[in-house]
Parts: sequence; C-alpha cells; structure tokens
Amino acid sequence: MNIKTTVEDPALVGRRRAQLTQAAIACFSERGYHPTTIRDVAERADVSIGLIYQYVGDKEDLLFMALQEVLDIYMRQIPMALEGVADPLGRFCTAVRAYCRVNGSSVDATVLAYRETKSLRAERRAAIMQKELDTNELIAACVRDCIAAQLFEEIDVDIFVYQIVMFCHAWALKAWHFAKAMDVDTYLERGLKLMLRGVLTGAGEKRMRRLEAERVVPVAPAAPARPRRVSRR
Amino acid sequence: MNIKTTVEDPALVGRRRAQLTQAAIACFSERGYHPTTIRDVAERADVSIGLIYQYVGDKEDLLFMALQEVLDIYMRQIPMALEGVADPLGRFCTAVRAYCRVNGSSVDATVLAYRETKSLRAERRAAIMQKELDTNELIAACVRDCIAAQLFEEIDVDIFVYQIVMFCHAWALKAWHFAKAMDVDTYLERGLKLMLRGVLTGAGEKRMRRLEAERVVPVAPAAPARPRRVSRR
Amino acid sequence: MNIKTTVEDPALVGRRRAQLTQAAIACFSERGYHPTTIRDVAERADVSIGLIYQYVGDKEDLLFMALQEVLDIYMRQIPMALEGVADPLGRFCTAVRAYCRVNGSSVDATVLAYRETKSLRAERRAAIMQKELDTNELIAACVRDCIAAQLFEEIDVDIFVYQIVMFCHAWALKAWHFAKAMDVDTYLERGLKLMLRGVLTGAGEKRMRRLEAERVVPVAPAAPARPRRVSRR
Amino acid sequence: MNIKTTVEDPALVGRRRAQLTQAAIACFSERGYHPTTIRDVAERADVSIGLIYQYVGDKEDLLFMALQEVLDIYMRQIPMALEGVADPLGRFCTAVRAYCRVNGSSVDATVLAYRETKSLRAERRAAIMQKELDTNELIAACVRDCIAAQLFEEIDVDIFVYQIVMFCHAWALKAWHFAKAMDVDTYLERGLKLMLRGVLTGAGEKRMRRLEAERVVPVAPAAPARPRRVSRR
DNA sequence: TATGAATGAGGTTTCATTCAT
DNA sequence: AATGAATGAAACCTCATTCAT
Repeated sequence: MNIKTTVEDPALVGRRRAQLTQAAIACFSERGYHPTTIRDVAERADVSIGLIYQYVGDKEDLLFMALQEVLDIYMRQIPMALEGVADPLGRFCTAVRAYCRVNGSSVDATVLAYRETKSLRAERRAAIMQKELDTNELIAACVRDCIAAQLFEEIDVDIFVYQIVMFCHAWALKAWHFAKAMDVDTYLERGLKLMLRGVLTGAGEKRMRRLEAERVVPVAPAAPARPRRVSRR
Repeated sequence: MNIKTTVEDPALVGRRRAQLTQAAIACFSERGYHPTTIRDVAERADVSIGLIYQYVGDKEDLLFMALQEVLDIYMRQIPMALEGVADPLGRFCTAVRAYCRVNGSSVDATVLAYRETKSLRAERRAAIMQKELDTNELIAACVRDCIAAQLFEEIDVDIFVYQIVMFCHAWALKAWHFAKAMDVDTYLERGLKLMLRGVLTGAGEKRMRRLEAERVVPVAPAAPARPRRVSRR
Repeated sequence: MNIKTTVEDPALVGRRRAQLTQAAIACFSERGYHPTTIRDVAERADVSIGLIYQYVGDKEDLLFMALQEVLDIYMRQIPMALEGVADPLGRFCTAVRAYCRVNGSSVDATVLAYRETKSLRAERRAAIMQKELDTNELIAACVRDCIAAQLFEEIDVDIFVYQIVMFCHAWALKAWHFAKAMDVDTYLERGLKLMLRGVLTGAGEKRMRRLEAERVVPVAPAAPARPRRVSRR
Repeated sequence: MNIKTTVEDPALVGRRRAQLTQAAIACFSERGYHPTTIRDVAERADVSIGLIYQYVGDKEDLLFMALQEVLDIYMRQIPMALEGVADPLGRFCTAVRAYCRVNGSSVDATVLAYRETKSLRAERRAAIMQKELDTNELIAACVRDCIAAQLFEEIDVDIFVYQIVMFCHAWALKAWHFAKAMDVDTYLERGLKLMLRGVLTGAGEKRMRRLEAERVVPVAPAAPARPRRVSRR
C-alpha cells in the first residue's frame, strides 16, 4: 500500500510527491483520471515523465496521493477552525461552515473524489473511505456534544451527520445548479437554518439566536480568514 | 446530439439500442466508462462489435444512452407511484419514497451517473443535468403543494428539494457505509422523519400522524409495487 | 502455455501464426530477441502491429513459436531423409547428414536457439529442451541399431549422440570459422569419418566401405535434393 | 575499441574494472545482457550508477569486458595446468581436462559467451572470436605434438580440436541434460575415451594405458587443484 | 443487417546516460 | 573520485473504429 520510490532522501521525496500531488489533483479534476496522461501531469508539475516514476510506482499511485490529499484538507481545516471555539452549538456551526467552505474552495477536488475513488483498487479505496469516516467523526463529535448539552434533540447522529456532509458536498456536486443562484455562504446559511430547525431543542433555539447576534460583527473579518486554497495549480 | 445509425427500421433501432443500453449500464457500472471496452459491451449484449457501430456513432453515445436511461427511470417511477395519491403530504412522502427506492434498487446506476456525467461532452452533459432538474421538479411540485396547503412552513424549496435528493443519492453513494447497518426502508423512514421535522407546520404534523396510522396496513402491498430494475445485466 | 488469440477461425490462426513465426525467426536471428521490436516483426511479416496481438499474447509468444518451429524442422527432415533407407549404418549416416544439413541451411536459426532459449520462461524453456531430446532420439535409435547389428562398438550412446549433435551445431555456431575454409558437406564428411573411426567395429568398417562405394554416384544428385528452407524471410 | 574512462590512476582503473567485470558476468549470466540494467550491475558491484560511467563508456563495454574475462580464464588455466607435464599425450589430456573443468566451474559464463557474443558490435565480436581461436591453439599444439610423436593418426587437426572444444562446451550448454546424470569428471573421462579411440595409433594406445596407470594416485590431488572461479557473485 | 479481422495512434512504463553536487 | 536525481527516447501493448464479406 505504500508507494514505491527509487529516491533515497526522504525530504526530497516529500517535496516532490507534494508537487506531483498538486499537479495530479489539477489534471485529474480537469479531465478525469483515465483521460489524463502521465505526460499531462509531468507538464503540469513541470518535471520530466521519467521523474514521476522515481517517486511513484504507477499512475494509480498518483490518484491515491491526490485523493488522500483532498480528504486530508478537511482533517486539517476543521480542527483549525474549531480552535478557540467553546460553545457546543458554536462548534457545530463552525465545523459545518469549515467543511462547506473547503468544498466551496475546491469544488473540483470534491468532484474528483466522487468520480474516481472507484478507480482505486479495493485496498486503497477502503483507506479513502476510512478517511471520510474519520472526517465525519469530527462533525459527529460536535453533534453529540450538542445533544449532551440538550441543545439538540435526541436524533440519529449518523444519518444527521451524513445529511450535513451530503449537503456540503452538494455545493460542489451541484455547483452547476447552485453557483449561478448564490454563493457558498448564502447556500450554507440557508441550508444550516433548514437543517437546524429539525434538530434544535427550545434551549438550542435560544442559544442559536444569541450566537447569531454575536456573529453580526465577526462575520466580515471571518470571511477573508477562510483559506481559499486546495485545487490550485 | 442525436445518435447516428445506419439501420433504417426504427423499431429495430429502438430494440437494439435498448439492448445496448442495458449492456452499457451494466458494464460501465461495474468497471467505469473508460476501462470498459466496446468488446465488453458487445459481449454483454451478446452482439458483435461491428453491430454496435451500426446503432451508435461512437463509445460516448453508449454512455449518453446509458445515463439518459438511468435518469429516465425516475421520470417513469415517480409519476407511477403518485397515481391515485391525493393528499399533498401523502404525495410528497410517496414521491420521496419512490425516488429513494429507485436508488436502492439500482445503486450502481446512480453511482455511474455521478462518476461519468463529466465524461460526456458539454452539450450532452447539459442534457443530462436538465433531466435531473426535471426529475427534481416532480418533487418540488409536491413540496409547493404542501406549502400551499400550509402543511409545510415557507421554506426554501430549491434547497430543500436538493437536500432530499442528496439524501436519496446518499444511500447509493454511501452504500458501503449504510448498507451494512440498515436496509433502504429503514434509512428512508429515519431520514424522512428528520427532514420533515424541520419543515412541518403544526397542521402538517397532525396530518402526518394520520397518514402514519393509515400506512400501517398498506405498507406491505406498497412494497411489491416498487419496481426493482435498472442495473441488471 | 498455449498461445492466446482473439481470432476464431482456426485455419486463419494457423496461417497467420506461420507467417508471424517466419518473420520472427528472421528478425530474431538477425538482431536477437530483445533488440527486435514488435514493429520490426510486423514490418517483416507485412502486417500491422495490432494484428500481431490478435494471434499472440505477447512478444515472448513470438519467440516461443519461433524456437518451436526451428526445432520442428529437424523432426520433419530427419524422418523424411530416412525413408527407404534400410541398412543401419546407412540410416545412421543419413540421419547425421540430414541433421547437419538442416543446420547448414539455417545457420541463423540454430544460433537463435542457442542464444534465446533462455529468454523463455522456465516452463516453455523446458518444452524446447524436450523437443531437442526428442530429436536426439531419432539419431540415438540409429546408433542403437548399429550397436545391435555389431557395426558399432558398445559405446556410451548418450554421449556419442550429443557429440554428433554438437558437431552438427558447431557448423552453425562456428560458421565464422569453418565457412571460410570449406562447405557443409566437406565439413560433414570429415567429421563423420573422424567420429566413426572411434566407434566402428571391424564389421562396421567393412560395411562402411561398401556404402561409400555405393554412394559414389548418388552423392551428386543427393546434394540438390537437400531442402533449403527455414530462416528465409 | 579501447574503453573510455575519466579516471586517471591506472591502478584504480584496473581495480574498479575488475570489480565491475565480476558484477557484469554475474548479472549477465543470470538474466542475460539486455534484461540486465546498469542499476543491477551497480548494485551487484556495490557502487553507484554514476561510478560505472567513469570507468566504462557504455553498457556494451561491460559486456565486452565480461566476455574477455570469460575467455581469458582459459588462457590462464590451460598453461597453468600444463606446467611440468612433458609427455605429448599427457599434455593433450591435461589440456582437455583443464579446458573442460573451467567450463564445469563456470557453466553460466560459458553460456553467456554463447548467448551474448553477438550482442557486441562487429569489431569487438571479432576480438572475442580471435581469443577463442587463440585458446584453441593451445590444444591444437598438443594435438600436433601427439601426431608428430606418432601417438595420434594423421587426423584433421582443426576439426578434431573443435570437436574437443564443442565437447567441453557441451557440458555447459547442455548442463540441464548431463548434470543430472553425472559429474564433470565422469563426463570428461567418458568423452575423452570416445574421442581418443578414433585418433590414437597403436603406440598411442600403449602410451595411454601407461598414463592411465600412473594417474591412479594423482587423480585425487589433481581435483583440488582445479580453480573454481568465475561466475560467482 | 451482421460479423469480426485488421488497423495504428497513443498510452504507460523502463532504463541508458548525463551532470550538478 | 563518487553519487544518484533527472531526463526523454523508445518499447510494448491496448482498443476504438473501419470495412470487406
């Protein structure tokens, strides 16, 4: 499952792999895994074809690296966004917002994960799926905290979390539909409102209103803070 | 955009294309569009390679036909399920159930649509997307009826409909996760409950309870009505 | 171990394979197995590259077919030459002459067998070796008959046969040395004389002289009769 | 025809080349010249890839060095074995035994020479062939001495010498056949007996019997004297 | 209308060789 | 003198498409 390399310096391997991964994400997102040629990736990464095979065993390794990176972004962004947020409901909303914005800033990458995970051999596909579950767990924890704090009703956590995740992914998957009518943040707030309505307790609603009020100011500075990145070449 | 054929008898063209479409859906679902060869499809359809090119211009035509058929199933099944159902809330639930069950019985086909729509050239991709919107409209109409009947709050219809659609697709897209914990119907009822909670008015809730009570018996005969089909070889 | 084909008509398969085999023998003899490209073989056989892969699984199959054909020539020529020859000593000499002349007329093919048998995977290499042993057996039988008829001493048949075989192969393997000093027939008669001297009994020598006398005339017509074949393009 | 180097110290060049030659013989014997990569040789010699190109112009140089070394072994071993042997017939037998044992102890190397001499460009191939002729001359001299001493009949020296050489090579080339039935020494003595029978005069036979008698004891110490070397990694 | 043999462009991968360090 | 990362030409093989039968 580990990727073959003929290069000995681990730091160099890390650097080159990151470079190749970015190129792979860009190419595969653009045209899909199969239509993309190794030459495409080499050109995008501005290296020779031969170099690729010194850091990677075969083309599928590039896909695996690309998908891992795409999923890893969530695992990096969500905890980062949660730092310093204490209130359970606040944490929940923050996590969902972070999740959705990662999607918003890397639509292609999310679509890539949906399109090409199946192009991996079983063992690796399982690793990617596990990563998705790990990410979900970040949100699930927030949900459970809200339930424990009696801000949420006693709902089915697993289904609710996937409902949220699918809602976030939908922004990317149906960008062709939504992006012409609104921006991510509008989409996010409308959806959040809809989904929360079904789960908030009375106490939850009250807490929500207070959080909304507090958010009035920080909303502006918060926006630029969000880290537009990911599927950039 | 129309598909090329060298055969003159339209009935024959229809029959052969249906045959090829079924084979294409099966093959593409199994291995993906690009890895599938024309030979694979020919063997699955039990015809010669040459024959395919008498009913189809190129490989992409097969994909287009396959995806059209997958989306058409919804357009056939939902209206069929709605026949004879009058109550707005009943119609809504019926539509959602039909939608979700189509997914349940053709997981591979749904996944195929997600994976390979992008493999079509722009013009055809747009046609597929339009079909998806047309299908959504079937559900949106029910939602609007419920709002008009004051059974639903004044919610954002577009987002709510997509939330439902994504919920249904999630069963197929995340089958690797859900299918080991429950069956479609359990998934459906739990999700429906969760989503309805956020939108039902007081009147809506009352109506819902009545419908639930009535459904106790019909649940059994309802089952055989659902049309297991699609991604069969 | 059997060779893959996608073509259904067995007669066609036979014809095409024969054609490819001839081309392969010519190419591999000329430049060796590895330096020869599939394109070389395709051009020599005057077919497309793709066609080759409809009759053959991979490049090694071509080598296998080529080596089999080279060895098969002995199995065809020796029995043909022996037809109608009754005297044991006469049969022995005839067999050796046939063997040596096959070598003489397909020097490249013999060298090919020495160079490239090891390029086959174990299983197939074993099949080629077995074919060599089968051919040796044709000569060994003659030797045993001579011993039984008390024309040969009670010698070590296995070593003697291989001595003869190596002597014949030597004409091909050391053509760069011998061919500038004599022709096959001279080489053959001198070597035969030398080798026979060590094994003939008194009776054997007498019989030999008689056969020599009889051969005086037929020697000329015999020569044109030899069947130049094999490594022709 | 001389091999390129960028290194100035001739002693170092000699040492490194010997090291590379041993590695090359080992690798090429094992897998053949073309399938062996420079990396294989570098690893076997425990040096870097770059170093090889400081002592060698290209891959073919390695093959040339390897083949030269293989042939040189004969030129070293035969004279060494002949030292102190005076009797012409004794010298002949000693030379043949030395030749055959070199084969026996480096089967792979002999096979290598047969397989890959043709992979050299013409000029170098000629040099290798000349080396073979030089070696043959060592045996030819013994044969001529035997004839002069009237121990051998007036035979065709050239053909007889090649018959012996081929017999010795056969042990290596047909090791798959002989090695399972006997050891080199058995093979050697049986073959020698067969070949001598055809060439010994009456005086030669008598002399042979005397030598045989004398050899009874020395046979044991003779064995450890033979120089197992060559195709070792 | 149906077949399937034939084509050849193009993709992935290997590896001899170079050259900056 | 020694290293090994980088290069890119070239090889094998696949497969969409054509076309004679």
